[in-house]
Parts: sequence; C-alpha cells; structure tokens
Amino acid sequence: MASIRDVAQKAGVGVGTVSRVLNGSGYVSAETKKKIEDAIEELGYIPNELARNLFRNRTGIVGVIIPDVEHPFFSNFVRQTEVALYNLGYKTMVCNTIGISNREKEYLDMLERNMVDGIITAAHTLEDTEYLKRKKPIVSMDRDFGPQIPMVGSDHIYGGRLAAEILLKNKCHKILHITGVAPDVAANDRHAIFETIMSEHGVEVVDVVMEWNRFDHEAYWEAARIGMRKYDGVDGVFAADQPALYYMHLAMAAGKRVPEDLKVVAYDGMDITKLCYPEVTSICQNTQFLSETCANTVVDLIENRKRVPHKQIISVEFRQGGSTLPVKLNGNL
Amino acid sequence: MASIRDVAQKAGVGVGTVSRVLNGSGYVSAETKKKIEDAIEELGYIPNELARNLFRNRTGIVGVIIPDVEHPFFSNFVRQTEVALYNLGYKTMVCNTIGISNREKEYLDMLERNMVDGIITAAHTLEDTEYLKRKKPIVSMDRDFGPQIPMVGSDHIYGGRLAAEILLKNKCHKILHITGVAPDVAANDRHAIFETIMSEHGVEVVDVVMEWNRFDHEAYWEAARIGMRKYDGVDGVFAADQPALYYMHLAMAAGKRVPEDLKVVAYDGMDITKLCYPEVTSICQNTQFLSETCANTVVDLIENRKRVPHKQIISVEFRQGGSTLPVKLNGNL
DNA sequence: GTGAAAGCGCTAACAC
DNA sequence: GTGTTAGCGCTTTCAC
Repeated sequence: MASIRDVAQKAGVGVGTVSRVLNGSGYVSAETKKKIEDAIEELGYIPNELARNLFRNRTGIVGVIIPDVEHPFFSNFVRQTEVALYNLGYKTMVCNTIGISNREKEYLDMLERNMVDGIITAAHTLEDTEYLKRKKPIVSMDRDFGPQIPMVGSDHIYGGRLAAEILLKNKCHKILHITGVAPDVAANDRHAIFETIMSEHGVEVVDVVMEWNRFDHEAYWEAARIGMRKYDGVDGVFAADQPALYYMHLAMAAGKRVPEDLKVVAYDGMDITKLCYPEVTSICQNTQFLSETCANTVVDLIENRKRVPHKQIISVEFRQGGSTLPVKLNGNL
Repeated sequence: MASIRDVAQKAGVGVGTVSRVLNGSGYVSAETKKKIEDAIEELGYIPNELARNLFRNRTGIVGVIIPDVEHPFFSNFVRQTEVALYNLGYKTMVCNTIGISNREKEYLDMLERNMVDGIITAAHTLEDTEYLKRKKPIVSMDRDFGPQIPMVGSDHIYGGRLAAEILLKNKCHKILHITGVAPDVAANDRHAIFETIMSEHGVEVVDVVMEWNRFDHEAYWEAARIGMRKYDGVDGVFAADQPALYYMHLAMAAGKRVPEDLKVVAYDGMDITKLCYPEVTSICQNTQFLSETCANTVVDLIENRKRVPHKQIISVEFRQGGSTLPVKLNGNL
C-alpha cells in the first residue's frame, strides 16, 4: 500500500505538492505534475480515504434507519434514497431496526462518532429525546419531532380522505379497517380521518389493530385471519398493502368475489398491489419524491447550504385497480 | 466536540491513560480511572471513530452490492445480511447497481480506499477482471470468479430438478419457461437442467427471455404479456417469483383457472408468492442461510481467522402452494 | 511554484 | 501505573 510519501519520494518532490495534484488545488507546474502523475501510475497509488476523512472530519456516508428493508415500502424507499444520495455524492449505510430500539440508538450514535455525516430516519422505536439531543443533521420521515428536526412525509390526511371516498362511492356498508402504525407517526392520520368520514356518512367500520413493529408474513396473516373470523358481512377493506392483500387472499379462498362481494383499497400502492389478480386499487405514496426530498434535505443540512423547511409534505395519488368499481374522485368529502 | 486531550487535561492525566481507560487496555488505578470517567461524563466526550479508523486502518463497514434492493429476493438478502453483519460487529453499506457497471466499480474501489473492510457482491454487471485484481476481502453470491474469490450460492441444479419434477407430476404438456438471469451466474443452472429434464420426458417447453438487468414492474409485465400473446395452450409455467406472478395474473384475467387450467411454479419463494391467491408453489432459496454464510465468510476473510472454502452451496426447498396439484417429490429424476 | 512542518484525534511503544 | 512521544496518511498554511 503505497502512501503519499512514497509517491513524493519517487517523483522527487514534497508531499504537499503531491496533495495539490491529487486535489487540483494550488499551483503546480505542468512538468512537476507530469512527474507526479507518472509516479502515482507506477506505484498504483490510491489515496487512503480514512486519512482524508480524519482531516476533513466527514465520511460522505449517510445513515438510513428504517424498520425493515424487507417491507416493500421501505425497500423502495431505501432504493430511491440510495440513488438520490449517490447522485449527491454520498454513500448509504442501512440499519434495520426490526423493532429493537437499541439498534436505532446505536446507529444514531454513529453521528457523534463521526462515522456518518447525517441520518435519515424512518423508524419509530426510540423516544424523541434520543433524537432531539443530537446536534448533527437528522431528517425524519413521517414523524414529527418538532421544529428542531426537519420532517418529510406524505399527505396522509388527503390519502385517508381518498380511501374513504372510494369506498363510499363503492357503496360499502361494513368496512374492515386494519390499522397498526407506530404511535406519533404522521401515517396514522389517514386512519383517523378515514374513520371520521365514514362515521359522518353512517357507514359501519370495524377495526383490527396490528402490532405496529412487526412486518413479517405471520403478522399479516394473523391480522387477516382475525378480520375474517371476527367480522361477518364485510364488503369493503381499507388497509396497508400487505394486510389488504392477505385479507383479499383469505376472502377469495373463502369463495368471495372481488370486487363483486368485496372491495379492497390498499394504502402505499407498491408494486405488490399490481402483481396480484385483481390488481388492487391503491392510495400510492410517491416514494421517489419522498426519497429525493429526504436526501436533498439531509445534504442541505450537512453542507448547510440553506435553511430547510420544517415540514415538507408530498402528495399521494389514487390508482384505480380491479378490486373496486371504477369511480371518479374529487377529494373534497 | 471534546477531544481526548480535553479529557486528559480536565482529569489531570496524560492522553495515554485516557486511551487505556477507553479501551480497557493496560493498567490504570481505580482512582485515576474514576477521575477520567468523571471527566468523560462531564464533557460528554465521545471518541472520534475517524481517528481510530485511521490508526487501525479499518472502518468496520462491509459493502453489499446488489442489482436492486427493491427486488424482493435482494431486499430479503440485504435485510438478513445486515442483521448477520451487525451481530458480527460490522455495519452495512448498500449499493444498488441498477445495471450500471460504473456504480459497481465505484463501490469496489472503496475497498482500495479503505472505506470498507470487505465486499459482498451479488451483482453481475462488471467484468471478472475488475474483481480479480482486488486484493481485499470479497465474497461473491451466485457468481463463480474462480478459486480466488469465495462464493456462496443456492443449489440451483437441484432447484431446477425439483421444478421439473413438480410440473411433470402435474402432467403438463406445454410449459412456458421465463428465463433471464445474468450470464455466468449460478442461478442460470436451474434453467439448463430444467430444459434438459423436460426434453428427456418429451414435454414441450417454450421460452421467454427477459433482459437480465431489469427488475421493474414494466419488464415483468412485458415478459408476461409476451408469454401470453406468443404461446397458446400453455398449461404450466416455470419462472422466477415475479414473472410467474405476473403471468398468473394475466392468465387469470383471461379467464384461466389456477391450478385447473394452469400450473405455476415460482423460483425464489419470497413472501410475495404467499400473498397472492392462490399461493404459488415455489422452490425456495434459503436467504437467511445464504446471508449468514456470506457475512461469516467475509468476516473470516477480514479478520483472517481461517481458510474459507471456495464454494459453499446452500440447499433449496420445495413449498407446496395452491398453484399446482399436491405432489410428493423425490428429487431424483 | 514548491518543500517543510503542523495537526486532524487517536493508539501503542517506551520511558520513568 | 502513568506521562510522553511517535506515528496512522492526509491537507493546508507558511516560508522560501
């Protein structure tokens, strides 16, 4: 492993000059530059980023904390975020909290240890105070920590409103509503508004509440099974992508026809909702925009180029599928 | 940002002593230790990992290169690998190559720059030579670079064999085989053996070849559409999870019944195959074992504890779903 | 234009 | 037992 000193020696110059060539900073005569480049070439020299990092006190790495990459929404989010960060010159370190608050904390600690330049968090296990005491760049997705930490999120209120409108226009009478988002998270808003609108229109809504920090096959399966067993005569479902699909699976296995006997609306609208038959009508979060906004915001903080807004809300979109009857929405129920 | 010198000063000791307390190395009297710990506490001192890294010439980070985390197999793989690496004391940096060889190369370069201690690669865009010239720890999943680079992979030959046996026992006469794995990758083996066995048994197989570096909704959709349009009378399908599901979707939309009119066998067996109705009969890769083996192997290389085997092959498993008739397999066609 | 030297924050070897 | 010192490999003043 050749070092900058070896290069300097071989080229018969000082290390400072080599550094200048490496970074294109300061003046170096064409002749010296050539000598140095030859030496670099000959030695196969590659600068040690660790030393650079120490000097600059940065690593060019952003930590992305999520509950679980295996969840389609988060795998999509990580994918887009990694690409966005890469385009901004940053690398991505992932952390799956998988419901363990200590994991979340440990990754946050990497901020103080200077292992990451900033954090994008979409996990919700750890208390607010653990976040608020950090002084380095943090961007939150969907969780409001107050004015200190910028947040990016979808317009879940509008999303809940759209879901309600779809199921109302589909003339449902008894709706199964599967909830289970972490407390204090903006994504919960859709549930509240949905229930409010339904009750205003006198439509019966029955609930199944999932454990909010489980994303495994069994958990979804169980929620769907409870929904099936506990409630009769359900003719509409509103749930996140996976519980919606699992419930639809069970209902079809029990002989129900979709959309004739059962209307299904999924929230998130990831690719899995287009995979099944029938394709599931969805309220789609714009993960690309969410990711890019998170990435841009955290980089703005890191390079403190400009003030960043406290809240950035990204709109959601209705996608008609075959699991509900075709409707036109106006979004103002 | 307090440094070790501040702590030393405040405690009235030398930096070496502080370092010893920090690392639990060497002798420090209980009294001095207490003083130092108090100073650390008071100053809220946290060691700068960058400086440590420079000294130790390591970062504790492993790069995981995959085609696309959004693909269920890879999101699963990354999830398990991150957890396995974490348990071994390492952090995970992800790179989606998304078919761009330059991205793959750039992440490989981080090895030489000492930004990562090792690499686990499951991407296949870049030429062999780029990998072979590296001197630092690399573990490959499913791609054989020769004896220099240890490889971990599933038993795809057995997997192809199982798929063939299922469809033979389901008495299929015309099988749609959707292929499209990167060239030179072990996962291709399943295709070859599948076709061989089928032809030995006189069963007609028709092919649709997908672009191997595309994992988006449109690509799968297109492949399924081509399969539907181009071939009539297909009564069996063998494909990776997603093309299998998309084809099944289209076939059902066209009025075919599964499994009565069409048998479907998926390869990979991720959760999406259990989500749809009917659940899809699958050949399942053991991602947890694959991930753990990759993680253990790369850490063995990094800490060069022991010689690692060139090839580690993980077995695959048959999972009966509702998309084929129930069969018992014996695996030796 | 270029070399020498200081220093980023830490660890470890070596005195005392 | 503990302080001092010499690096780890780089960047950046500051003389010349």
